[in-house]
Parts: sequence; structure tokens; C-alpha cells
Amino acid sequence: MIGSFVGPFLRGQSLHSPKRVLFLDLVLTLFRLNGLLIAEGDAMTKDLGLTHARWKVIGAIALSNAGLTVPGIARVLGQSRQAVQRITDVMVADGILVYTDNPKHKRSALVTLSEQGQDTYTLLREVQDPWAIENTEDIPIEELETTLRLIRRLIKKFN
Amino acid sequence: MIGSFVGPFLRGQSLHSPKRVLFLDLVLTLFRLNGLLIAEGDAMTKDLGLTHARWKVIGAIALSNAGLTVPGIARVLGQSRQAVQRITDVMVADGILVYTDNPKHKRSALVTLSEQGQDTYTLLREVQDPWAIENTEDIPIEELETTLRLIRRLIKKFN
DNA sequence: TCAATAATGACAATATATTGACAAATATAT
DNA sequence: ATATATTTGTCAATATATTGTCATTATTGA
Repeated sequence: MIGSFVGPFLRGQSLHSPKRVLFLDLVLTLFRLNGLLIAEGDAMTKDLGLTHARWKVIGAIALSNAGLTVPGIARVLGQSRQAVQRITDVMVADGILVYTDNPKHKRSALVTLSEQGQDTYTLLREVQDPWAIENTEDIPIEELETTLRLIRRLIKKFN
Repeated sequence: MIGSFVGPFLRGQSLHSPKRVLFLDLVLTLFRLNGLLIAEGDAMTKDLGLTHARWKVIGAIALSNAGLTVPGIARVLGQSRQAVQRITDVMVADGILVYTDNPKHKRSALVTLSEQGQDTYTLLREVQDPWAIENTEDIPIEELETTLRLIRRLIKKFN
């Protein structure tokens, strides 16, 4: 019974097209890597008092050129804005983040690093940079670019 | 101050090496895609009474050649075995999964699809296959292969 | 074989995330 | 301009996931 379905999207492709299998395999593999990356980050930041909910937010802010709002961070991280709001509220209370005036929106503040937050980010970079360099040492830059482009392409589809 | 650190891992590479930036960018992008994929799957399986915690388990079992135990599923999904144990217990109670004897381990059962579970999987395939084909239509198979190989390579590093 | 190490199930506490709802602010289209 | 749709903050309920612990089972290495 499995595999007997032929729907309107097939457009002549075999249901057992290698691309289909490849893609489903990729999805499962991405879930796994996601978990491992979180574990890597947590291990890396253990001494900094960070959790993945926290260093993800810091990373998102740091990598953004313009400022980010709470929903903006949520979009970058692929999470609900409520989850991000929760952790940013805590981080503001802890003095790591600051809500600053957003000229483009009356209610939706920009989330920025406090002085303490910038210090934390400096410490984060001190472990993150060597980690990033170490783990890409044997990977050709072309493959990284191809992968990033493909991931972005998928994100565009699912947005 | 940021960027002034030069540690033992650099091995002659610039701290601002494009690979480093590319990689950190990739990591953030993977987090985002992870969230979008979960949203895609949830939307896709809404009518089947599945949640991402559930269809992930079903997908992991379906894509495995040999049988999988609870910790095995957890490894494939990059999650804690306790989280998987929780959801498989519920799914067994719901009649979707069955714990079957594991010849290789006295206590750690193999998790398999019940008859109802196989029916559910058939329905899942009926939406998942067209989805997979549709979303890879414009993507060259070589890029999918390169990406999957790179993701696997990273997984191996972090295992 | 046998001691040491790792993996597993079970339970509990906690953290994180989603979903739904509603009012206020913003963006969009006409 | 103005009506409509979307976005956002907030609160609450619920789902999902991690972490820690301990006894039991498997695996590994000497």
C-alpha cells in the first residue's frame, strides 16, 4: 500500500526518486545536527552561565546588522515569539540585555546587549571562534557555501 | 576587544576567516530551518492527529533498516532518551507503537509500528512524499548530496 | 573469567517551547 | 484617508525537552 499514492505534485517524477529519499534523509539528519549543535553550545558555554535559550538570543543579536525586536529574534531562531519574550525578559532582569527605544515601532523595543552582555559575548567569542575554525578546518569553503545557500533556499520556501 | 583573542586552535588562520563567519551563519540558519521544518511537519500532519514529537518518532522508525530502541531513536533525533521515552510510552498507550522483544538486549525493547501505526504512516507518506518532491524540484541532486554529506560530517565531529 | 565502564529504564524536578486568546499598534491596499 | 489585515505584547494553559539520580543490564578490556 505504501508508495501507491500518486498525487498532483508528482509531475512525472517517480515516487522513489532519489531526490525524495535524499531530502527526507536530510531532514532527519538536520534534526539530529540541531540537537548536537545545542549540546555543543551548552558544553562550550557551561562556564559562562549560559543556556542554549540564552546564547541563541545573544548570537542572533550579535549577528544582526540592524537591531532586532523580540519577534525578529524569534524569526531568526525559528521559534515562537512568546518563547523568546520569556527568555529576554529574564535576561533583561539579569542585566545581560536591555530593551531600547525602537524608532520604527512604538511598542516593540529593540533588544540589545548591556555592557555586561557585551562582556559575556566577548567571552562567548573566545570559545566560539576557535570552535568554529576547528570544525571547518577540513571542509572546503565551496561546500559550506553550497550548503548555506541550499538551507537558505529551503527557508525561503517555508517562510 | 572583540576579535582580539588568538587561541591555540587558530593554526595560522585569521580570526575573521570567511569560513568561520560562514559556519556561524550556517549554524544560526540551521536553527531557523529546524523550526520551520517542525512547523511544516505539524501543518502537514494536522489532520492525522500527529504532533512533531510523534511524527519524528514515526519517521525515525520508518527510515531505519534495523529496529530501533528508545535510546536509538533519541540518538537519531538528537534528543534525550527520556524525552523519546515519554512520547513512545504515550504512543504505545494510544496503540500507534508496540514494544517488541529485542534479541540483543533483555530490557531495551525495539520500538515498532503497530498495525494502526502503519496505517498512520501510510497517511503520513501520502502528504510527505509530494511535499518532499515539490520542495526539491528546483534543487540539483548534487547540491542535496553535498549538503547531506556536510551535515553528516559535522554530526560525526559532534558525536 | 571478571572487574570496570557504559548504556538503559524509571522517576522527579526544572527549563524551554508551543498554542490560543485578546487588545493595541502597525502595515497594506484601495 | 480609511477600512482591513497583520504584527506585537501579554497572560494562561499545556506540551515538550533537559538534567540529575539510581538501580539494572550490557559491553569492554585486562
